[in-house]
Amino acid sequence: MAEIRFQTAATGSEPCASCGARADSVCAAIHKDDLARLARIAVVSNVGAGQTFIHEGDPAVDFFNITGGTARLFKLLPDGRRQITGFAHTGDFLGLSSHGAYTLGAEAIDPVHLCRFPRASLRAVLNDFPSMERALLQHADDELVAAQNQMLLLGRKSARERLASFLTARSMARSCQPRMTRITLPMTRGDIADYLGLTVETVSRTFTWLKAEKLIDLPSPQEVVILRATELEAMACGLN
Amino acid sequence: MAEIRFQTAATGSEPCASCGARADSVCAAIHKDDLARLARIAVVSNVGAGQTFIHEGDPAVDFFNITGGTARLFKLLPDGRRQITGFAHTGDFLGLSSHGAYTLGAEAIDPVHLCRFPRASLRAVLNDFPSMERALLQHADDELVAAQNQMLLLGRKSARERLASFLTARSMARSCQPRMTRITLPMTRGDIADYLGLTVETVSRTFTWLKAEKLIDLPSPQEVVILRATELEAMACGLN
DNA sequence: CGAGGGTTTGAATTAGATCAACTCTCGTGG
DNA sequence: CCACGAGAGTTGATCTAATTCAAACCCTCG
Repeated sequence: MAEIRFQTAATGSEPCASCGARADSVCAAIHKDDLARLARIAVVSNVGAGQTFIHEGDPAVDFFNITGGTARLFKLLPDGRRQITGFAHTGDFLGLSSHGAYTLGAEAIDPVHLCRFPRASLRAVLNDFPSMERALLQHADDELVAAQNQMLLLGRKSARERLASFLTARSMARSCQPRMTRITLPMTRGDIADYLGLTVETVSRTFTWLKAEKLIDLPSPQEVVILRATELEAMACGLN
Repeated sequence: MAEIRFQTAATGSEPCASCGARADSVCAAIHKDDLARLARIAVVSNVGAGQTFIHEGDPAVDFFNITGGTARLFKLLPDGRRQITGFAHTGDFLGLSSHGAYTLGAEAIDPVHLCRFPRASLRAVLNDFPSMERALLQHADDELVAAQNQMLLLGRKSARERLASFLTARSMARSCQPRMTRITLPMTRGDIADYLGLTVETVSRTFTWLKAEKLIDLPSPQEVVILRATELEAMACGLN
C-alpha cells in the first residue's frame, strides 16, 4: 500500500477561503468569515491514481470532501464481485456511514485532491453551523435520489438502456445548464461495467452498437461524442 | 381514485406525545415538552390497502412519517416496468426529494397510518430543533447505506443470493436484536420480484428451491420459517 | 521492441425471462 | 351450501439477452 501525501490545511494562508471547490461543496454553507474555523480541522490530501483511500469496513474516522479528480466508490462480495455505487467528483462529500465503519471503498481513478475532517471535529463544527448540517442533508438527499435511479437502472433496464442512461447522465454538466455533446470518461470499461451491473464485454459491444446506430461517435475509447442526444435520452428511459 | 381519510393531529389531546411510533421515528429527536409544536403542523391520515398516496413526479408538498402498516416505494419506466426501491414501515420518513417533485411513488400494501407535515411548516420546525435535522440526516444516511447494499444486490447477485439476502434482511428485527426465525411477508410475489429485479416466476421458483434445500419452510405463501439462518446468510453474500 | 494494461470481437453457454397452463384460496351471490 | 370468478401463486417448456470462454488488437511505456 503506497503513501498518501498530506498536510494540514492550516499551513496555507487561507486554505478554505481560497479553495476552488468550495462553491461546489457543502462548505459553501459556511460564511466567509467563519471559514477559518473549518480550515483549522481540515487536512488536505492528495491521492495518486489507483490508490485506495477508503477501505470498506474500516472504522470510519474521517469525512472526506473531494476537491479535484474522480474516485470510484464500490462494494465487494467475498468472492471479488464488485459493484460501483457511484463516481465521486469535485464537491462530493464522502464518509457518511451508519455505524462507525465505512460502508463503501473508494479509489482514485485519476489523481484526487481531497480534504479530510476528523469526524468528532466536524461534528463540533456542525453544532455551530446548522446551515452546514442542512447542506449535508441536501447532499445526502441528492445522493439518495441518484441511488434510487440507479436501482431502477440495475433492476429493470436492458444493457442498451443502461449505457444510454449512463452517457446521458454524464452529458449533463455537473452544475451548469449546457448539455455537453462531447464527454470524457476517466474510468475504464471495467469500471463502467461494474457500475452498470454488466460485464466488460457487454459494455464494449454496446458501445460499438451505439456507434453503429450513429447515436454516438468514439474518437477514442475515453472520448464520446453524442450525436443524437434526444434519441439517446429516449433510449435511456426505455422508449424504443 | 378512492378517498383518503385524514384529520388534524391537533384534534386529539396530545397526538404526538401519545404517538406509538414516536420512539421509532425522527420525531423522537424532539423533547417531550416541545411536541405540541410538532403536533400543531401534523395531519394524521389513514390510507387503505392498495391506495397510492404519493405519486412520482407530483409537486412535493408534504413530508410523511409512517406510523403503522407497510408501503411499497417505487419508480416506473414509461412502458410500465417497475422497480420497488424499498418498503416503508413504522418510523420511516418519506418525501425527501431533490427538487420540488416526489422522486418515488408510494402505495399502501396493508392499511397504512401516517402523519403528513407540510414542507414549509416542517422546515420552520427544523430551524427551531436542530436535533431533528440531525435525526433526519441520520435517517437519510441509513437509507443511503441500504440503497448501496441494494445496488450490490441488483447489479451483482444471482436470483438465489437475492432472495436469501431479502429473507435475511427481513429476519433482522426492525429495532431490536433477536433475529426472527419466522417472518411474515405483507407484500406479494410481484412486489418481491420488482424489489429484487426479477420476475414473479423466478421468485416463486427460487422460493420452492430454498424450501427443497431445507433452508426455509413455507407454511403459507406469506409465512416463511427460516430453518438454517447461517447458511441462508452465507448464501446472501455469495458464499457457496 | 516487447510486455502488459485496456479494449474489442467472436463463438458457445446459461441464468433468468417469457409464454402458457394449471392450482389454490377466498369472497360473492345464487 | 356450493358454484363461480378473480387474483395470487406455482410449475413446465421454450427462448434470449447477457455471460463466459477464448482470441486478437491496440496503445503506451520502459
